[in-house]
Amino acid sequence: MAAKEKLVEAITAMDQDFTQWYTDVVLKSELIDYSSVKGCMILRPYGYAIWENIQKNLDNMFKETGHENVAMPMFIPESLLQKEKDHVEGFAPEVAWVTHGGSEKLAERLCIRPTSETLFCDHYSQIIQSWRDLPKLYNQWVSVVRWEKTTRPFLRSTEFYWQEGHTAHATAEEAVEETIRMLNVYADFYRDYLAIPVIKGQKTEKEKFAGAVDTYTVEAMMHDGKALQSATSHYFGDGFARAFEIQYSDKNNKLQYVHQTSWGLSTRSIGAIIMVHGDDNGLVLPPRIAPIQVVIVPIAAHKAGVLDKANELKSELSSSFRVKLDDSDKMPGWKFAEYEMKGVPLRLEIGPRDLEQNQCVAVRRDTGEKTVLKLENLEAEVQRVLDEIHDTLYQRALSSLNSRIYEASDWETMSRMIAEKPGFVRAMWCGDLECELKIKDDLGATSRCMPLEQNSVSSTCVCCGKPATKEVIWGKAY
RNA sequence: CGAGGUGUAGCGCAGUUGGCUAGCGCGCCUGCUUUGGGAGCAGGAUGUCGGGGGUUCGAGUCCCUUCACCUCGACCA
Repeated sequence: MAAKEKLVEAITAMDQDFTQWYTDVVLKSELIDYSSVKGCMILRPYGYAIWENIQKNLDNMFKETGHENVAMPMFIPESLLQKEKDHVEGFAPEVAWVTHGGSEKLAERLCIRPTSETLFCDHYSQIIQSWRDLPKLYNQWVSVVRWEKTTRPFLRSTEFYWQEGHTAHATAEEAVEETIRMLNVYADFYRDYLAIPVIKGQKTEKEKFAGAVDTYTVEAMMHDGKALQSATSHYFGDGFARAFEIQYSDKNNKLQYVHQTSWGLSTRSIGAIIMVHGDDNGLVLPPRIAPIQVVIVPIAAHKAGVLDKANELKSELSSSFRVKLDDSDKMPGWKFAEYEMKGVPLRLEIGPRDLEQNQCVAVRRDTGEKTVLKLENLEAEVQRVLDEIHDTLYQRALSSLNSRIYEASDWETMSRMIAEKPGFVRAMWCGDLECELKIKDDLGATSRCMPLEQNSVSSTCVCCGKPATKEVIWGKAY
């Protein structure tokens, strides 16, 4: 069929060119458009709706763990940014500066937040006096700006949306506990809402956040075997507290520094959804964050009763699900292809044949499986199928991840794995920066994380052969 | 920021050694018709040829300059 061939051309096949496939999907499914500002993207309604669903569900998890939302300014005075040495060194190269207000040159230039540690710290130094003021468990949903050299939709853009949690605690133990708690929240969120398995781990010294004592990460594997750092959680110790003089009087009336954390998840997670679940027909959205969970396509809508029934189904299902009825005059086949490209988890077809039998035809996006559902008890059936789709997506992603994690105990094996097999390699490391750099320079792989669940692949460093201290997951990353 | 590439209608492209009114497919609009996997017919609209400057009787085409985007590296969520 000629039209079918054209459709195949519309989205580049994954195997043929993965990055082009990604760009095609992102644009054609109308998630984003490029804007006239370099490196900035427009989140279109369909893309923003995904983000809204991510926000809503993740925000609930934050609230359940005792956090409150705030909104900090988007400007940071240069002097404030300068206060923590490592932090400013890490971010200074990629901040945008405001130098004028109207036509007046500012006495002190303001940077547009690349992240808000300094603002939270400054505020905390004002509002924290007593042990009774702790902990402070704040979060904000905002956009930040980082002047990146090259950009890609969702994965790296000049401005991006995220949430950043910033907490202050009385003790190091509490702060460490919070850091791990939020890491687990992210991992659970990825599993339960995005149907994406992640590996929890700690970043190496080289890869950790500017100003952090420890950085934890959840790493996901994309369809092409590359890693995506999917969210991070940082333990700051009292470094920022000392730089910003955030002190409180403890129960013994002694001045103490607070211990802090920060943690973030961005619109990059949408990139993960696309690259983990998508296929050659376009997006495949996990049901719990899909803007449209069920699309109803009437067949022969001009025939008596069809459209009425379709509307009836819509209003019945709308109380429990996000439903769209497409009663436009496009051909049914066009609609099938369109909603498949947009990743709608479940399609219900209702036509004259179904009316007679009091049924509808249900087609799953994840498997393409076509079944007939009776209209009585439809709501429960739809719920069951959506849950099944979620589980299928997760299991599929999990086996894809597991089947592409390899082990290497010597340099030669490691080189071959990285060069020939897209995916992650588990290998031991001595802890020296030199080895980490050599692996990056020679093999093109970076340390993704030191997994929390440590296994011993061998006793010696895969690079230098000296005694190993850590198991590291290596891979090429976005 | 290094190396390479591309800019012509909403999208994808053609446009010969400079030549007349800048074209094709898809999409879009109107009408009829059709509807269980991207329908058909008829009619119609749409361009500062990325921007600026230059050469020329004449520039989409040649020269200079600038901007944007893409791919691969270096850097990050």
